[in-house]
Amino acid sequence: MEPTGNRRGQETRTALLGAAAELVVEVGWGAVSTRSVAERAGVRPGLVHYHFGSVRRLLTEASAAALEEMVEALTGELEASDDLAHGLTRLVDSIVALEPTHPLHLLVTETYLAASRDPEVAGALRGVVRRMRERLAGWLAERGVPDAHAAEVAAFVAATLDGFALHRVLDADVPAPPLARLVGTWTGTEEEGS
Amino acid sequence: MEPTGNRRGQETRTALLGAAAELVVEVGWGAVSTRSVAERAGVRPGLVHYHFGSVRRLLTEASAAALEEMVEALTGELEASDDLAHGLTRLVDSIVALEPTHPLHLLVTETYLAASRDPEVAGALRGVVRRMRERLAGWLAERGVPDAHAAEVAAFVAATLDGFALHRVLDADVPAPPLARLVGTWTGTEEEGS
DNA sequence: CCACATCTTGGTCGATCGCCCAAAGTCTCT
DNA sequence: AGAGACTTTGGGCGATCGACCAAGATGTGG
Repeated sequence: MEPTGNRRGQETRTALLGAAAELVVEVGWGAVSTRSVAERAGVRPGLVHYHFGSVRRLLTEASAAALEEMVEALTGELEASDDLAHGLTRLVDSIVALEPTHPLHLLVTETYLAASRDPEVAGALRGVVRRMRERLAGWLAERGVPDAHAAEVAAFVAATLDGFALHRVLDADVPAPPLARLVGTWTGTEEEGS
Repeated sequence: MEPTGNRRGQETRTALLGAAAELVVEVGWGAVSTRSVAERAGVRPGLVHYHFGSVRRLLTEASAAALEEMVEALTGELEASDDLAHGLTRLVDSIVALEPTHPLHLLVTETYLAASRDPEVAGALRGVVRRMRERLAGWLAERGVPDAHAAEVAAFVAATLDGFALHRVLDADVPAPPLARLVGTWTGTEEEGS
């Protein structure tokens, strides 16, 4: 972001950001400390406040970056599918597959909670989610979902995926939502009064 | 639970449990401290460790109790509805209405995350969720959902509600999922290969 | 009325917290 | 080589943390 000329500082920054994202998942947002994140990143504790000013700001920036990356991966996989049903199924599958090795949705949830208490986090997260929903809505619209419903369907899909991922934390046997069939509800019948 | 003869001790216990549940919502699981919860409950800090042994155990017990109460309220409201579509709609509405005054789903989410790190919490939460899903499945089965699908639908409804509540934290304008219409997907067509 | 279990008080322990800063180190220019 | 900007070091500040405990208060059954 800043016009710093030194390469070393940037490496430290990214190391701290990565360590912070890891620790939020492992111990929870409120339990990440200056010293623990510095140790994980392999740098001295003082650097946390030199580069980010406060732990809160480091966590905010780290979560936003990691989530942006995840959204990129998910929508990338989605856009590789032409068929609507096939794409949605692969989206659910990728969450199931992602979990054991890299429980990224814990980071999503932690960030949601932090956003409910910290307006700065909320602002950062809002942007990420909005972009995710817009890309999802665009993909849906190109594949047969009526424009009027695309945004609504996108919000539903995003929320369902998060809820599914959340419940899987507790119970790995939770049946996956048949997203493809459910989304068909919108494309087909439409018999609403309001 | 225990055969303690004194009434005073029980009052202290319940006061601490209530204060703990409040603070988990307000500041997050990891940020609830011995002294803050004691102050909120109007008792001395030492009592936390006398009655519960540790902060972790207090939070575990408090969350489980609060969640049990919430499940009771939700399923109670549900079982007051005979019609399937009407009941599901009221379920979604009750979440929307509940939120501004008493964001209980933040407690749900906090507990989910804590459960992913603490087996004791996981055990307590698992029981609550299981009971919720069983009652929901029973209600669905009595109202036309095929028995073979009732459990699957119940899991889907529970996960969708949590996901919806989670996204509402960030964006109050998230459109509500048309649960009644979606659940109709199961009762009606059935064209799956696996 | 007195023993007795239960509950409460008030304080202390070592550890850890976020944050800060002066001094030293490391670069990139001119 | 010397100046100046950037980065790192290592220590230290007061505050707060979870946990613990001896002594006092409270209420109950004999």
